Amino acid sequence: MIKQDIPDIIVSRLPIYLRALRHMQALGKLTTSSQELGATVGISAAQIRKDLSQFGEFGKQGTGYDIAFLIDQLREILKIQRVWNVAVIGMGDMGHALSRYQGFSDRGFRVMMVFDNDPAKIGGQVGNFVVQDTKDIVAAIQSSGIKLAMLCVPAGAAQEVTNMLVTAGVKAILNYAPISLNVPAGVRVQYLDPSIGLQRMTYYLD
Amino acid sequence: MIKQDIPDIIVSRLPIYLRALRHMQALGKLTTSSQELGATVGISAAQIRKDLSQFGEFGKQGTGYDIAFLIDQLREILKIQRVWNVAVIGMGDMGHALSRYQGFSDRGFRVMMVFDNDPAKIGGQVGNFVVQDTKDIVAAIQSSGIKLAMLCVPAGAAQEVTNMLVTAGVKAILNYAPISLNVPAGVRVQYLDPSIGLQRMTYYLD
DNA sequence: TAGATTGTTAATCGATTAACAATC
DNA sequence: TAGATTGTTAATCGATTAACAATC
Repeated sequence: MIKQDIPDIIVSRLPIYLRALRHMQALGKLTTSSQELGATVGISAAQIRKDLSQFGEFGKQGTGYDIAFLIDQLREILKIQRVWNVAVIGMGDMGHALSRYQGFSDRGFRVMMVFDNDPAKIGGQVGNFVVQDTKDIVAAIQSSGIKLAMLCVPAGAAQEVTNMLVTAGVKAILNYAPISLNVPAGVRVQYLDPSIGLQRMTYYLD
Repeated sequence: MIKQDIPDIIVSRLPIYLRALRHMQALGKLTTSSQELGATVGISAAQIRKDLSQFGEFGKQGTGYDIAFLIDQLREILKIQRVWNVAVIGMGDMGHALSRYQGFSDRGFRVMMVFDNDPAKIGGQVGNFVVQDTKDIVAAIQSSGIKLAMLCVPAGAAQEVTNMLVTAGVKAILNYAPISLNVPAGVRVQYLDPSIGLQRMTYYLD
C-alpha cells in the first residue's frame, strides 16, 4: 500500500499545533477543540480539523480533542518521539547560541557535535562540546549517522559546507546563512535568515 | 487611487529574490533572467515574472533584468532603502547573537537598543549596547520611534513582553520564542523557532 | 435529551503553470 | 535578422472555507 502524499504545507503546520497543545497542557488543560486551538495559533478551526483528518480521527464529537493523546499522535506523525542527533556547523555567535540552546531537549533534538574551521576555535569548548575541524565533517558525521545539521557559517562558505554535509548523509539542514542552498532531491532545507524575516514585514510598514 | 493589494505570499518571496540578486552582483554579473534567478532560488521562472509584474515592468525582452536596477527596485518596494532601527529583547545566547549580528547593516536594519530583566545583566554591555531594563521598554521604544523588535525571551515571558512592545508602538516582531503570539491587527509577526524548523523536516526522514 | 463538536463533502477561493504575442 | 526573454492571459492545480450529517 502506497503511503498517501500529504501536502508539505499541512506538515509544516503540525509543529505549530503541537507547540500550542503542549502549552495548553502545561497550563493544566485536558481537552481542547479545533475552535480553541485555532484561536490560539491564528488558524481557522476548519483547517485544523482538515489537517488532522489527513492522519486519522483524533477527536470526539461534542468534546473535542484529548490534549495528551493528540500530543502523542503528533509526535509520532512528526517522528519526534525518538531523539534526533544534530550537528552545528560554524561557531560564530549564532552557532554558539544554538549549541547551548536549552529548547531542543524536550522537542526531539540533541546537539551531538559542533564544527568550525578557525584554528583558534578548534579543540576549544562550546557548551558541552569540543569544537571539531570543519574539514573532518564528512568522516565524523558519516560515522555518527547524524541526519540533521544547523548551518551557521558565513554565506561564502555555506554551499561548500552544504556539499560536505550532503556527502556525509545529512538529509535536513536548518540554514541560518544568508544564501539559497543547492541540494539534491531528498535533502530538505529550512531557512531562518533573520534579515529575510525582517524584510518580509517592512513592506507593510509606513 | 487605492493601492492594489498584493498577496502576502508574493511579498514574502521578494527578499529571497533580492538576496540572490545581490549574490549575483557580488560575483560581478550585470544581468540575469527569470530562468537563471529561478534556478538559483528554486522557484519557477514563470512565478518570478508573475511576482515582479505585480510591481512594475523591470525587465527587457530578449535580455532579461539589469541586476543593479532590479535590486534598487526591490529595495524600494520592500522599503529597505532607509535603515530601520530594531530593538532586541532578551539577552540570552540568542539575543546576544542577534545584538552582535553583522548581517543586518547592509540589508536595511540596525540594532538600536537591547533589553533584559536580569539585574545581573542590566547596565552591562552587549556588543555596542548597554543593556536596559525590560520594564522600561514602553518608554524607551516609544520615544525612539522604533517599529521593529526581535523577541528572544523565554516562552513564559513572551506574550507579556509582546503586549509591552505593542503598547510602545512596535508594528513588526521577529519572534524567536517558542510560542504563538497574540497581536492586534496591524502588527506583524515572523516566527523563527528553531525547533519548529527541525520538526518540519523530520516527517520526511526515515 | 440538548448542546457541542467532529470528520468530510462540496463550493469557493487563490496560487501556479503553460503558452505566446510582443519586442529587445 | 534570428534568438531570447519578457509581461500577461487563460488553464490548471491546489488550498481554504462553509456547511452539515453523525455522534459524543
